[in-house]
Amino acid sequence: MKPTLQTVADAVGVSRSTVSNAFSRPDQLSPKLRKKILNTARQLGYMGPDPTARSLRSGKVGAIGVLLAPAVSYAFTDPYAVEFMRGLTEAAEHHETGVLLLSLKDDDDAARAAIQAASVDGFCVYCVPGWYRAMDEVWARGLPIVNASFEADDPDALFVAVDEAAAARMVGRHVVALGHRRIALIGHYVRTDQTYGLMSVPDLEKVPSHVTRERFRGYRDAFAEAGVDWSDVLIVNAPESTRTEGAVAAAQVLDQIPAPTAIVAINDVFALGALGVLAERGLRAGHDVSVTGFDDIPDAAVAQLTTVRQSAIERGRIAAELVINPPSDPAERHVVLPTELIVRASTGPVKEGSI
Amino acid sequence: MKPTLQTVADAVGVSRSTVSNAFSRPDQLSPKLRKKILNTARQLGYMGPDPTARSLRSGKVGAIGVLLAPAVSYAFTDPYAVEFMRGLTEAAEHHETGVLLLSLKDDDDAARAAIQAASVDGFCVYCVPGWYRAMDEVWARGLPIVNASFEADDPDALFVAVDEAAAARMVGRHVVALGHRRIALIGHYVRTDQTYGLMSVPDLEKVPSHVTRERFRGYRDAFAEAGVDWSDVLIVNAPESTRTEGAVAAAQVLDQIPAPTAIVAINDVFALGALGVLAERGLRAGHDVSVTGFDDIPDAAVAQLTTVRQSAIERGRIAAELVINPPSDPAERHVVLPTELIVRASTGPVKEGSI
DNA sequence: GTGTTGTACTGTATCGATACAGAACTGGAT
DNA sequence: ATCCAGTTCTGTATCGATACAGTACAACAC
Repeated sequence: MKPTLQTVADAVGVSRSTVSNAFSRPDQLSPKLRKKILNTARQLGYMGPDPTARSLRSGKVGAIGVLLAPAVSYAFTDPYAVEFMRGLTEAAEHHETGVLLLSLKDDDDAARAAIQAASVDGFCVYCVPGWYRAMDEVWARGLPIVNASFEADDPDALFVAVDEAAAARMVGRHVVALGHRRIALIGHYVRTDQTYGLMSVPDLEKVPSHVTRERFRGYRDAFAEAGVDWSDVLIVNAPESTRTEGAVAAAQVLDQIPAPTAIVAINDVFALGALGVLAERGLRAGHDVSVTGFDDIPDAAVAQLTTVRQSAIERGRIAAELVINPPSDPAERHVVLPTELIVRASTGPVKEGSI
Repeated sequence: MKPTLQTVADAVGVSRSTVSNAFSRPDQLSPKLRKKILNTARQLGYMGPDPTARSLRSGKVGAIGVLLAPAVSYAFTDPYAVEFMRGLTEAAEHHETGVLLLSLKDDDDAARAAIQAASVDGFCVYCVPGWYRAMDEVWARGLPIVNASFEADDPDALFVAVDEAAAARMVGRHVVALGHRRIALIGHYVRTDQTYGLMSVPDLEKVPSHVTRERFRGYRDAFAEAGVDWSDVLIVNAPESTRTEGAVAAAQVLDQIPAPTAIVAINDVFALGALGVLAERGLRAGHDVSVTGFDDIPDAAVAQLTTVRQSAIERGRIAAELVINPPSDPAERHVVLPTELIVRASTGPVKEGSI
């Protein structure tokens, strides 16, 4: 039989409450008695209050859940996600809070059950597309939710993000300023209907992913300023955020006639895939074809990729802070982080008669 | 006021137990009544049993804790750890079990408190040195523990590992078979006293890290077979598992006179750092100096590094299986995974008069 | 002697569910 | 009519702790 508070209380000859105080509220009893209780507890093999029972009574769990749309392993694979998780876990540690990894996977019943069963004080929604139905379950829990991946549709949600459109506009302006007019975009979650490859995107409002939508908006506006019509931009939708898929998408646009002189990828991973294709084909990035990314993951510097820097660590850190200690002031509940255009060798002036 | 089982029970006019069964044991009541209960619950905004209360009563939490000795962010940084976490989380998902990240950080009171407060059904000890005092707290919880990082001192522990010594012996034999006699070892956690740099390790038993100890033992035995005395082997202790520290360590041994013709690193990360130094100094790996690693992380193939392949994903997967469903048969409680020597271009025959 | 203040501890109600034993039906065989 | 087995539902005890109001008693002021 496992010892409980009562066991210890009986052994010492005090009440259960006093033993509880000895462990959790040292200022509520004399040091002498406290010491005696703690000693007896140790002798009996009682190792402190049961976390589950404590949680039930106190209403606090001491953990936050991180929701990931793809398999949980995504958090350990995608470089930007890894950075984000680092910031988040470091901040959580600081608040003596655990981090529970939760996958929404197929958005099925199992996912919903997992959300309902998760013992957490709040949720951090990281890379979950807004249309996931399991999100209803998340809201239903009535816990604080911090949104670090898509638009705060609900004003109650905590929110940490960057101004995606403004950042993308910087990239777009940089590209057209270099003289590029035949431009290809590699996107992600451009359509809900799971179709991939080349497509036209006449109506941005229908793009399901907030991030893709806003970045596309930024690119479009910048292109428009230079007189490049949105309908003349090549758009390709890639299914998964991997270099391989980025490479496939880049190959597709490069095979078009006329081929684009600039490839604007919606993230660094795709851009790195594109750089790989250029190398294979003997094309020089920044000379023959310019390539841009987004995120500035560590490998971007190595590959000399022009991109947008946004601190994933900082974003993760703030996400954790917000959900662990939700500010009541509405102004503090929405945090927008700065971004910076990092120009490297992967972009350069358009070459006359290139390709 | 948040609705509870009782609220729903009163509304429908059945007992609390029946509502509980409607959610958790559908076979215990008629489909008709179940549907009625579920509908009423939805109307009242009751979203299913409270996870905390359910855990208290049933004694199951539906989550396992992963203990990491350095900051939690280690799990997201070290490539081998990332692979391990992938395997573990995938298996956990499969069992509808959450994964709680826990850091032992400074091995202080906060760490102990975190362990006592963690709502989990079991622990997976990943990269925790055996001497950490917080491990006492872990044992005290009386939960299943799977050991994926150091020797199972306690026969009660579940255990998944590789035969480190045998694997290291393969590497050692490969190196001496190529004719190398002046050999340097880059280790990690070689000593508890936080001293780094060149050192002698006369007594392997005193090496605190199980992994380092066993791998060193394997190298030593292989060297001995070829007549290379252990005391003639250069040994350097690196403080952190990063390429940079590997590079620093490699530079130190290369500055010795006579310089070693082979650098045997205790993991791939250090080996990759060593390869970096060689490149900087204009030395060719596998020609001027041979380099070996351990783990076969993805980048090892890229760098053409000779190393030992052990499946981190498989190890993580099995660790999760063991702790979620601990087998009673002692034979099944200890799993030893196979390893394989992968010979690539970073090793080659010793050059006469090299360096 | 009476009242005030403060510290140290106790007792009961409660958090929200599940386990388990038993009661009340149902339908068919005897 | 009686019995039996099977199904469906109920009632109570319990999981292990914390919240909060309340009691006991010492110290001090007037």
